[in-house]
Amino acid sequence: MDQFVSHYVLRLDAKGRVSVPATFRAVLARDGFDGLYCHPALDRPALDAGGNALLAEIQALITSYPPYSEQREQFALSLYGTSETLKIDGEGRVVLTESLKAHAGITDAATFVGLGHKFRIWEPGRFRAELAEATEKVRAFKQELGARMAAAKPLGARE
Amino acid sequence: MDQFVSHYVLRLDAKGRVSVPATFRAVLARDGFDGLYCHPALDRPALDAGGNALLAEIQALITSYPPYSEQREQFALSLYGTSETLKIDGEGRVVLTESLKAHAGITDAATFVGLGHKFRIWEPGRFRAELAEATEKVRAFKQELGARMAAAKPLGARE
DNA sequence: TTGACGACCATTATTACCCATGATAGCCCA
DNA sequence: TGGGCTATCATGGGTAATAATGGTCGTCAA
Repeated sequence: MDQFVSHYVLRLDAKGRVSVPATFRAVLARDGFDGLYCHPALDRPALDAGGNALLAEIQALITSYPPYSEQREQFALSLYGTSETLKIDGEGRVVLTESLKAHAGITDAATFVGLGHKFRIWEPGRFRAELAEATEKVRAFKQELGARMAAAKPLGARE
Repeated sequence: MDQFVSHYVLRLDAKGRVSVPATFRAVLARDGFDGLYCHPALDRPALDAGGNALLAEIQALITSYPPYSEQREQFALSLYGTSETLKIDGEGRVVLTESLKAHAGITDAATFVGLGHKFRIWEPGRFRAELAEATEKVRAFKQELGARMAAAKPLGARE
């Protein structure tokens, strides 16, 4: 598997260390990134994290704007400027910086959520709320989807 | 990592020395540049700094204008003319010149901000304001960002 | 001779590295 | 199929290394 999937709740110890889930570490190792690239999510109280795949995505976004353009400078500042490359110790743990923890509201536990090419780190309570909301939206969307499909292929039509 | 990321606030001592963040020094060492290339940012009260990658960018900008053209002369003057190559001492510190400090308004502390191929040095208070503003604008761009990302890498594609 | 600067040395707090333990899940063999 | 056995994982703590910072002492130049 070369994608981040599933979610895990892990505790921070007295020294502020959290284990990165072993399955995620395996994906990072395959990705070839030494450490953990991590930055505050743009529009939610969570952290985006990953390896080269995430870094490449960010780099692609920034270089899609012309050099010296105002937008490029702003993206570079708010993405690179707030990023951290965290070291992973021999036991697979990282220490989140104060500013990262503050952005996500993380204190003594963190939820790691796989999103394919990257994963997200949440304060567990906030994640539950976010998940409930997302589930609700998906449910509504599925009904709409069902209606669309029914309109396109009425009465069990076969292809 | 061969890019400058994250940001750090460091203090100047009584002799005007500031430590260059260790992670930045590591990038400079990999880049192969001995010392720190530094010049006032063109349109901001901050300093641009880096190694060979920054030097190459500047050279590319200048040579993109025809020789003897007005723009070329002006860019060459305002970039090369105001640049300094600062020595890094055994403990990884540099001494900013008076004119560099004056341009950025730096007195007793400096914020070092990674921007990928180079980094920027700010007076900490001004940096906070700049970051807040950039983050705000980037957030406002969220829709365009989503569209571009989807176009560049549909459905979480990996390279 | 004073002042600026460079080469060293010192201190402290943080960080990285190492080893230890408990729990769990997968595995093998009867 | 059930019962250990073992490998792996999350977690806890101690210690060495490193980073940031502060200071001292010559030396060269104005």
